[in-house]
Amino acid sequence: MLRNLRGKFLRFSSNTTTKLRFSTSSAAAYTVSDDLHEQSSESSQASVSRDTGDYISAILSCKNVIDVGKIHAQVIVNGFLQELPVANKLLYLYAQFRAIADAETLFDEMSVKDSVSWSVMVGGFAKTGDFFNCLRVFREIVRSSLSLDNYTLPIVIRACREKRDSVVGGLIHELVLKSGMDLDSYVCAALVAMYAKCGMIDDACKLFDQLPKRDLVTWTVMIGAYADSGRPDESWVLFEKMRNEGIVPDRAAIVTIVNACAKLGALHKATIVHDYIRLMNFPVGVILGTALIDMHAKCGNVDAAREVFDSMKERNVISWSAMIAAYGYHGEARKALELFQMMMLERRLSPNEITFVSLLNSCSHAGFVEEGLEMFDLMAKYGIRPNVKHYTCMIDLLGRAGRLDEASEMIETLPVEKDETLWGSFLGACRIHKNVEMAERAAMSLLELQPENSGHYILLSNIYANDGKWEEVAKVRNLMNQRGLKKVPGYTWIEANNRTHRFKVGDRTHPKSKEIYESLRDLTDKLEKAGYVPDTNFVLHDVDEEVKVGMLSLHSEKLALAFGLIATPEGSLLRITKNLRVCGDCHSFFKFASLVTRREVVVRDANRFHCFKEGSCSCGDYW
DNA sequence: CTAGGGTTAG
Repeated sequence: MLRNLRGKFLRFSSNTTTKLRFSTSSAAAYTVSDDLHEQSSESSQASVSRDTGDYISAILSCKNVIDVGKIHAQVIVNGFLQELPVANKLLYLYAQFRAIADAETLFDEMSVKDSVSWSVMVGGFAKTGDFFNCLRVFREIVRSSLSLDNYTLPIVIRACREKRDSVVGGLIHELVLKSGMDLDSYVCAALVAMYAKCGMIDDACKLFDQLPKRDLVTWTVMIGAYADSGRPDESWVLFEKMRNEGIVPDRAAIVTIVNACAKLGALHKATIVHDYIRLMNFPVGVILGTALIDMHAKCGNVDAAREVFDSMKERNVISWSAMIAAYGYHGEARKALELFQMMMLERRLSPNEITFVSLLNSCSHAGFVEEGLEMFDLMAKYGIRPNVKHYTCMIDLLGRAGRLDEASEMIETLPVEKDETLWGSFLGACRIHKNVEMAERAAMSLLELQPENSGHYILLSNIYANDGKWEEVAKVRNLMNQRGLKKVPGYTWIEANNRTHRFKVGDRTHPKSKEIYESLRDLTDKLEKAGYVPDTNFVLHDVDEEVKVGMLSLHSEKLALAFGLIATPEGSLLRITKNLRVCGDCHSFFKFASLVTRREVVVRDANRFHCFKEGSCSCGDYW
C-alpha cells in the first residue's frame, strides 16, 4: 500500500529530472597548514567521541564558508569524514552559509549517509530558495525507500507552500497519513500553512480541527491562515480561544494577530492588541513595529502609526514603505512625499518597487498628478522597472484627473501584461468622466480576463444600457445566465460602541432595521434639500430611473451610516469599512451627510480612507 | 547533528 503511494507520489511530483550539479569543494581549495595538522594529530590521541565533539564545536564556531572549508580539510586529513555527526555538521554549515554547491559535493563524496544527511540537503536547498531541487532530493528519499522523518517533511511541505503546489503537498500529506507515523506538530503546522497559502482554507481548517494537540505554532498558522483567506474576524476568535487555553503568544504570534487586525480594520481591536503588547512588554522590533504601523494605518489611526514609526530604533525599507503607504491611504500625499525625502537622506536604504507603489498610490489618492508623474520617472534612477501595479497607479492618477486620453495611450503602449485591477482602475475613471466608448472597451477586457466574475457582466450590461444598446444588454445577460453566475455581495461594516455591525444591500436582518430605514429616509430628505442629487449612473441594473433612485437608497454604506447616526452619541466619529470601492453616489452622499449632520465620517474602502468633514472629503474629488 | 509560524502594494 505504502509502496504504491510512494510510486504515485514519484509519478505525480516529478515533472523533470535534473542532473546533480557538481562543483569544486571549498575543502579542496585549502591545503592543510602545518599548525592545523599538528593540532589535529594531537587530538587524534584522544578518544573518538571526544574528537567528534571537538570537531562539531569547531564547525559550529565557523563564521563563514571559508572557515567551514578549513575544518573540512582537517576532517578529511584526519579521517573523520566517516563520522556521520561530523560530516553532517559540515553539510549543515555549508547549507547555512548558502554554499549549496559545496554541500552537494561533500554529500556526493560521503560513502555513508543517514537520514540526517539527506534532511540537511533538503533543508539546504530550501534555505537558498531552490524549492525545485529541495523536492528533487526528497523524491530520491522516497525512491530509495528510506523512511520518512519528521525533520525532512516540514521542509518539503514548506517547499510546496512556496511553490503553491497543493497537488504534491496533498500527496505528501497522504504519504504521512498512510505511513502510520504519529502526527507530528511540526508536520501539521507546515501542512496547515501549505493548504492555507494554496487557498485551500477548508482543508487547513479540517486538519487543524483534527489535531490531537495544538502548540503555539499550529495556532499561529491557523490564525494567519484565516487572515490570508479574507476571514480576519475568525483570526481574532481563534486568538482569544488560544489564550483561553493558556497558550502565551510569542513575537511571531503577535505579529500574526496584528496583521489580522490590520485586515479587520477595527480600531477598537487595534487598540486592544497594542495595549496587550505594551502590557506584556513585548519588544517592538522592526517586524512587529512595521506590522503595528500598518495595523494602525489600516484601522484609521495614522497618528498612532506615526508614533510607532518614530519610536522604532531600527527601520528598514519595509517600515518606511509601510509609513508612506499609511499616509497614502489617508490622502496625505504631502506627508508621504516628505517621508520619502527623509528616507532618501538615510544612506544604505534605497526604495524598492513597493515603496514606489505606495508613493504613486498616495499621489493618485490625493490627485497629485504632477508629483506622481515625477515619482514615476524617478523609478528609473533607482533601477526599478515599473510593473503592472505601478502602471495601475498611473492609470488611476491620470484617469481620475480626467486625462483619459493619456491613460488610454499608456494602456496601449504598456510593456507589461494588463490585469483586471488595471482595467478596473481605467473603467472607474471612465465612469467618473462618463466616457462610454472607453468604458465599454475596459469592461470587455475585464470580461475576457475574468469570465467567472459576475460583476463584470453587470458592469458591461449597464454601460450598454446607459447607451441604449438593448440588444447588447440582453446578450450579456444571457451569457451571464448561461454560465450560471451569481452576484457577490458587497458588505459594509460600522463600529459602534466597541462592536462591529455588518450590512449588505437592502439589509433587513439588523434588529434595529426599522429605525435604520426611518433614519435613512429622514437623512436623504435633508441631504436633498442641501443639494445632494442621487447619481443613478452607479446603479448597475437595467431599470427605470425611479427604481434606480430607490436602489441607490439600499446601498449598504448608507444603511451603515444611518445606523451609526442613531447608535452613537452626537459629535463622535463614525468609522465605516467597505469591502469594495464606495461608489460615486455614496461618496457624494457622505459629503453631504457630514455637512448636514455635523458628524465626521471616516470611510475605508479598498485600503483608502475618505475623511468626510463639513461637506468635503480629505481626498478632494479624487475618490 | 536535521524541522513548522511573523513585516510593506494589489
